[in-house]
Parts: sequence; structure tokens; C-alpha cells
Amino acid sequence: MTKSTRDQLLETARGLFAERGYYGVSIANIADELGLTKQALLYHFPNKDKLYGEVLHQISMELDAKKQAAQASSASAEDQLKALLHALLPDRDDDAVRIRLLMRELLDNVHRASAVETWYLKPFLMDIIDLVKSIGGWSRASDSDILAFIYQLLGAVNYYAISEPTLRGIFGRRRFNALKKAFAPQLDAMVDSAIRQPLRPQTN
Amino acid sequence: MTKSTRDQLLETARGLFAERGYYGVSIANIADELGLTKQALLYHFPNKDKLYGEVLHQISMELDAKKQAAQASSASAEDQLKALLHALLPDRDDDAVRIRLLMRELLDNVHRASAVETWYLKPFLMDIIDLVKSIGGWSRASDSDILAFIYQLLGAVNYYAISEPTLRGIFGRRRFNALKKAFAPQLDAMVDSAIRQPLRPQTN
DNA sequence: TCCCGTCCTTACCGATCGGTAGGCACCTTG
DNA sequence: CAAGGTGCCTACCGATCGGTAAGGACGGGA
Repeated sequence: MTKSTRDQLLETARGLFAERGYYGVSIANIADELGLTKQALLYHFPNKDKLYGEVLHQISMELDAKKQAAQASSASAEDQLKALLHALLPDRDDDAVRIRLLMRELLDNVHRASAVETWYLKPFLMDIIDLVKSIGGWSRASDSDILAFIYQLLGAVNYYAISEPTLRGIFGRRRFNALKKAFAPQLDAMVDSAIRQPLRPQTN
Repeated sequence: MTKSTRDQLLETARGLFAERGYYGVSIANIADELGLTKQALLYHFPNKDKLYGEVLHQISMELDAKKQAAQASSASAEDQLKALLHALLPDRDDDAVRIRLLMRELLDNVHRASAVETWYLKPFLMDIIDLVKSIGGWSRASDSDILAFIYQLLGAVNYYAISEPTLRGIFGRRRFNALKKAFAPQLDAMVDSAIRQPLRPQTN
């Protein structure tokens, strides 16, 4: 069974939106990619905004699935956190596409009234806070400290993910591959060392 | 002495490009903001691309200045690294604007042939690699490990910077301010603990 | 056979895009 | 006073934007 036109449109739209952003892609561009006219697209989706919203919705669900899979995969909270970070690292192309699109959404969220990013992000972060809290030594940390810690890890992963093409361009394929290999262990090391010394009493 | 129209246009363009992206802003939008027509803008800049390029050029120079200031501010390499990270954290509004725009550039760099991000980023990263190398314990680390470490720190800072409005929306002003306060110390702690245990022999 | 959805087309709309051509007011310099 | 450059304007261009209207090809069921 081949994919429906609608699903193909969603997939194509996701790729193009991730690559060029909402305003950088016209609905005609998306339809063209499949050899269709934009009116074909408008038959399946009422307008551009709704199409974009559906793409975002799909992505937020996929991300949630990743989180739940990571939590189910391992017993120790520390390993669950690591598993989640590894799951968020870009392995396949569509991983990178998803992260790029969410990063754009984060940037656009200021001026466009798309609450999608917000409502998916909040429970996502809350769950991870709980996860970190159940790691020995972090149980008495403040929510702010934990959130800062988490957000730094997520930032490391996501920023790296969108930088891959640029880094490959800067350093060449060989050195980039070495970097790619080094990234995950280095991330683990960061989690390890942070967990070993959760927080010095800063009292700020 | 008041700012020249040209400088005002550059400043306005920077803000709008950061907020809505290259395709999300028309040159008429930029000129309107100053009560001018787009033809006034086109008198000062040959076309939209050149204007955007000049904005990027300014930003890359400002970033370079921050790096040099951080390196000059402190004697110990570790403190220099921390100083640089703190300098990159968004304090004023224009800090956030700069980071947002560079993040967009990083996303667009894949398809638009703007080499600007690349040439500013490469020496920037190279310098920081040297900086980290001169920290005790990291001198024998591979360039890949160091780069991964650095990139994680930069990612933490930059991702947080573009997330501030969203995070404020999610958690409210009070809890967001607590997070903002917690972020810098938490970042220092991350650097501290990573420096204390530079790398376990991974041999990958 | 006729009819009715499904799926996609051509034709068209007003608005806006980046950019060009040409002119007008103002200031400086001779 | 005349000349020329500066800084901005109105008018206009073709292309493209998101979206509407209407119709045609095609398949299944009555």
C-alpha cells in the first residue's frame, strides 16, 4: 500500500518547512514537489496555516513517543535521562528535520500565535524535571536548578542537531564524523559529572 | 548626534530579521518602521540581500569583540571560558536579537548560500578549542572531544537564549526569573565538573 | 445508464513581493 | 545665482503569494 496523497503532502511540507521556514515555502512549492498544483493541496488542507499546524502536531506526538520509549527502556532514572538525550540526537534524516522545524517554531513563537510549541513543551519539561528529581542527589534541588540543567542538555543536543550541515561544511567530512562520534560520549560524561556533583549551595 | 538613516535601517532590519526571519520581513516592512518607503531603503542598500549581509557582518564582528574581551578579561583559561559563556548569555535585548538572528542563519545556511556564518564560526570555534586546550587536563584531549564539549556549552547558551520568551510564556514571569537566575551558576557548575573530569578514556 | 462523491485541474482574484525609472526638495559649493 | 549631489518620493513593473470558483476525469453503487 502506497502512501496517500495527503500523507505525502504532509511529509513534503515537513521537509520544506524545516529547510526554509514557514514564509520561505509556498503551498505551490510543496505541491510542485509531488507534481501537483497548489489547488490539490488546498483540497486536502483548508489553508497553509492548518497544514503547518498538522505538521507540528505530528511532530509533537513523535517527540512524546520518544520520551515514553526512553522512560520505558531503562530502570535507573539516570539511564532514562541518557536514553532520552540519545533518542533526541539526530540519527536519521527525519530526526534532523524534526529538530530543525521545532527550532524554527521556537524562534517564530514570539510573534506568531502558535501555541503548539508551548503546550507540547511544558509537559515534556515537567516530566523530565520529575525524572531528574528521582536521581540521587538532585531530589532536594530547586526546580529552577533542575530546569536550567535540563535545558542546557536539551540545548546542547538541539543546537548540535541543527548545526550538522554547517559543521560538516566547516570541518570537512572526516573531522565532522569524528566530532559526531565524540558527541554522544561527551554528552554522557557531562550528565555523569553533573550528577556526581548536583549543585553546590549557591543560595541565590 | 542622532543616528543616520542608514544606521537606523540596519538596526531595524536586524530586529525584524531576528524576529521573523529573512522571508518573513519585506524591505517595505523595515522602511515602514521608520516612516519611510522601501525606495528610501533601496537608496542606502542596493538590494535586500546586501542589507541582510551587512547585518550579519556587523553581528559577526560584535561576537568577535565579545570573544576578545573575554580572553582579555581574565588570566586563567578556565575563567576566560566562563567569561565568554557569560558574555554570550542574553543580558540586554540586543543580545537576544543577535542570537536569534544567528540561529536563523544556522538553520538557513543549508539552502541559502550565505557563507557568512561559516567564516565567522570557524575561527571562533578554533580559538575556543585552543582556549580549552590550555586548561589543565584537556591538553591531551582530542580536538573532536574538545569541540563536542564546546559545542554543547554553546548550544546550552544559545538554545536557552532563543527560548526565553517561550519559557516565560510557559512558566510565568516569577518562575522564569528564578530560572534565569539559576542558569548562569548551573552553567558554571557544568564547566567546573567537566573540567575536573575532562574525559574518561573512551577510545572510540 | 445515471448520479454522486473523490480528487485534481484551469482560470482567476487582490495583495504583496523585490526592484527600476524618474522626479522633487534641499543643501553645499562655485 | 547656478550646478550638482544627497535623500527621499510617486509611479510602475513582472512575479509570486494565499485563496476562491468552477469544472472535468473517474470510479462505485443504484
